[in-house]
Amino acid sequence: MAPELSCTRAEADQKQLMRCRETLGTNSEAIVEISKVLALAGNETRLRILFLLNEEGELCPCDFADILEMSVPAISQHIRKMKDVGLITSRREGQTLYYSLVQNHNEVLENVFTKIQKNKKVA
Amino acid sequence: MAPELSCTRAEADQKQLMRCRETLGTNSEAIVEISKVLALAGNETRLRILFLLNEEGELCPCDFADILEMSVPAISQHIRKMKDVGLITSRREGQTLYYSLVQNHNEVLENVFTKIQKNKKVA
DNA sequence: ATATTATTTAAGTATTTGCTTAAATAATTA
DNA sequence: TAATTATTTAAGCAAATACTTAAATAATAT
Repeated sequence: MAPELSCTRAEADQKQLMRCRETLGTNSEAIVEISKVLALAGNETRLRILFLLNEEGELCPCDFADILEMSVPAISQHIRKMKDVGLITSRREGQTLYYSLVQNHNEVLENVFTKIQKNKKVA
Repeated sequence: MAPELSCTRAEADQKQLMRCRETLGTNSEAIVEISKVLALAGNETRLRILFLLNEEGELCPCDFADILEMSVPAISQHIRKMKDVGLITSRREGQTLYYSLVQNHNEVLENVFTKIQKNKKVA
């Protein structure tokens, strides 16, 4: 049997609680998907990578390792996670793999890039 | 001395690399701040809490525990993290604490809520 | 005062994350 | 073919995360 979970405070609005459960059910898939994107962007290194791709169009792992002063494998592993979810894609040119944003999946982050630029430190 | 980090591929555009480093420097604070917000929203439970607050205005930990079928301490700990960063705030009414979004800090997430609603499953 | 209710805090733990180093692919060049 | 360069993959590990249960606060009601 289902665990007895119910808000016991007098003011608890049972209709509201039901409405909330329903809302979550209806939007469940979107929430799962979007939380994955946010979790990826919620890492400083990955957000920097995404931001740079938004600014520059495309860059290779070697570039990122250089710019961010991190090891190439560390970069590569961050990149893989974002590629797995379809946030970024790659194009090969000889030995070099150029990565770029997949515009479709980045709608959620458009705001983020804008917000970052808006908060730019005025030097 | 600084570690020798430089992209060695022939095509490496040193000007581009310098520009990238500069861009990151200028936007450093914003990136750190925003990545914190995204990391918080990048957890399914917390995204559900934020989404519900956006829909309903305010709710108490007890409500969330009920709706999300999770323990009250688990909810409380998620709430604390979001409160610490200023994403949400609380109002006391008797024993009950009502939480709500701090609009200012949620600009970044406005898009997210819209996107979730847009992707709603058409039943 | 004591009991009840709502919530937080703390301690413990299994899982996940983000790096490291070493080894494996893949493409180019000598 | 062998050597070099760009990248990925794998294994290992320390730190962070998200829960659990138990105990501590806080407000209300008896």
